[in-house]
Formats: sequence, C-alpha cells, structure tokens
Amino acid sequence: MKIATWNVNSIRTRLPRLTAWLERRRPDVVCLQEIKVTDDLFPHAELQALGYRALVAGQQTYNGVAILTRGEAREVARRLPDDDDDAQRRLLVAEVGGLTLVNVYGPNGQEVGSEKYAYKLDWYRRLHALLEAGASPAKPVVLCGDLNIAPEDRDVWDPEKWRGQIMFSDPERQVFRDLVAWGLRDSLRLHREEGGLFTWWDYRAGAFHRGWGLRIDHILLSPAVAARCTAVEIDRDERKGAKPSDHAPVVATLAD
DNA sequence: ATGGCTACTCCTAGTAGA
Repeated sequence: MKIATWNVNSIRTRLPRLTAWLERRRPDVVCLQEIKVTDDLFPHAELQALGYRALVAGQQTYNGVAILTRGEAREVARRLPDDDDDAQRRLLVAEVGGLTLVNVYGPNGQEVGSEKYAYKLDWYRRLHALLEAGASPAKPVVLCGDLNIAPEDRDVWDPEKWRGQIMFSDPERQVFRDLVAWGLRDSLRLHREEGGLFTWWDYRAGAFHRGWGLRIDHILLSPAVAARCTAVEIDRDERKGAKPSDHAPVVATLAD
C-alpha cells in the first residue's frame, strides 16, 4: 500500500501534472493540500477516470484539502472541534484501509510574532487536542501533509539563515516534537538519516536549482504502521518541468 | 543589498503563500 501527500498549490492548475503522476505512481491513498477550490468545482470526473474517489474539504482561493483513494474511505472529520462552519479548510480525517488517516495543511504563520503565527501555534494546539480526544497511538494512525514546519537543522538548506524564522522557529519545532511525543514516527527518518532531503523550494530566485529547500511535508506513523513502512520517497522530479507545484510529493510504502 | 515566482480574485492590483 502506497500513501502519498502532496501540496499541489491549486488542483485545477495542477490537474495535468497530478493525473500524469497518479497514472505513473498509482498510489493507493493521496492526501492533497492547497486544492484552492470549492467542493462543487472539485475535478471528480477526471480523477474517477483514473480509479480514484475523493473526500473533499474545499475552500475558494485558499487552503482546501482532499483525500484520494482507490478503495473505500469513510470521512471522520473535516474541521477541528472548535472550528465553525466557515473556518479555514485545513483538516480532513478519514478511515481508509484499516488506518485512521489525518490529512493536515498546517497554517504558514507568515512571520514569527505575527497574528498568523499565533494562529498557527493555536491551530496545532487544537490539532493535538483532537488527537488526544479522538485517536490513539496504540492504533494504526497516519498523520501526513504540509505541516509548514522543518523539524531539524538537517531539514533546512541553511539552518543558520533560517534559525528563528517562520517554519523553523523553536516553538514550531516544538510542535513537531509534540506530535512525535504523542506517539508518531517521522517515517522518512526511519529510512534516511542524511540532510538535503527537501519537499519544498521557493518559486523565486531559482531556489530549486540552487538546492535552497526545506523539508516541511511529512508522513508521521504510529508504531504499528511504522513497523510496516518499507520505504519513503520524495518525488523531487515533480518540482521540475512545466508548471510545477512548489512542493514535491512524499510517498510511503506499507507492507500488507 | 534586495529580490528574484505563482495563483488567486465579483481580476488587471492586492493578497497570500512559505
């Protein structure tokens, strides 16, 4: 079973690349972030043609998450407990293939100390509360998505330049450690120890070419799932070529 | 030294992303 996460930065703009990648990769489950489309305009037909059904928590212009599956999926939650109906669409929880799958698009935070930064930290506090109340690390849990947090120095192209900056500030890194402490493993680090494994590169300044990236997209697994995880890959080729997302997909393979 | 792109919108400038 292959589980993937990809911030596509607009599913409508990215549809040709998404469908080509799905045909080539054939993942069983795909968590998408930043689909930037309302539920009624989600491209169900194009994805159904490739054998995927979709759960969608969409929003106009900003945010929006979806889960694509080849098999059955049951929606469990589409917002944090204390979010109201028009809250930012950043969460989708489903039961898929015996797993509790938590698809996360973490707030960016804009700038350390800003209102959006406070929202980011509070959003993660509430996500942690959701996990505490509604899930157990003793069960098969997959939490994945664009967390907008680079957890360690080796996850940043220039840690000294980034230290204290958005996505790499100490409170944000603590958020990531809190998720791990709750009972999740950073799946990529089960297999790879080296630095330079990035999932996002700024569109500007030729950042991809220069290797100026961050690892902010993650697949976290509870121990029972981690034990089945045989490989984790970053499809960095998806950052190349015409009209790429600024994020690359991450794909975890689980043994049956 | 700075910013360098992309995608969105009751669109052609402003906001946001990260």
